[in-house]
Amino acid sequence: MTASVDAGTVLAALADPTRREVLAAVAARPGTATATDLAAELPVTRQAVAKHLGVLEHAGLVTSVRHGREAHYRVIAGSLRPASEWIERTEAAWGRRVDRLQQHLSDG
Amino acid sequence: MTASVDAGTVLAALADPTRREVLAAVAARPGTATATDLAAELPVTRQAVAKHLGVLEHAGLVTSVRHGREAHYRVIAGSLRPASEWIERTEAAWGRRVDRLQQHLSDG
DNA sequence: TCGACACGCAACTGATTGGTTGCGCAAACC
DNA sequence: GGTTTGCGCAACCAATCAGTTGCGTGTCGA
Repeated sequence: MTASVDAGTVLAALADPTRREVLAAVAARPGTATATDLAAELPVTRQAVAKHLGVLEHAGLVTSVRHGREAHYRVIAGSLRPASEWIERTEAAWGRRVDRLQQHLSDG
Repeated sequence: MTASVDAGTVLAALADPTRREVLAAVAARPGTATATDLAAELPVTRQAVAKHLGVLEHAGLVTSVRHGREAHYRVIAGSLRPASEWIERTEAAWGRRVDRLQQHLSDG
């Protein structure tokens, strides 16, 4: 389970400001949150929130549980890992490159 | 100098796959790279690469030095910090939320 | 000096996307 | 049982964006 999602998908999901707000709003709620709840405290409609929640769920950042006629969303702990791992790997690669560059400069 | 850029801008810059490829290609080059260089090893035109480089530069991830008629691009070490910091802060907030949720559940 | 090369700017196109409104359906409530 | 409420789906709109082509300009080398 928690089949870790592609880093690109996570990064793309985090790219939109409103979507980050939705994500933060879900996380800020004690317990769970519905799209209607979140739309009440955000400057967009319920459908817009629902779309963002769909993207976030597809990126593995939130999960939903249908409870009667309500869909309750909750943040998935550790789901940002793919993104942070990508950043770590990238920075590590840059580090190696800088090493080579330093050596290159001190050589020449 | 290196006025640390908004995390949103960095995340948005990292959202596009091709742009990440361009970034990786710049980092992979020993020394510096020009848009023409990068276009030779990527499946897009020079102008597309140039646009991506513009976005990356605006996000503070690369810097360019005009050298005669050539524009040499180079990765800026540590420039991914805003993004990784945002992720850290967000995960920390989730942690606090999970704590509250655990307490809430054990209380109720 | 003249041709070749590298770049930047501008215009245009097609696809994606964030957002809205409207509707239909199922669940909850009286 | 009928009304309300919450959700999902679909259509649609405007804006953004990735990508292209074309062109003008400046710089390098012969």
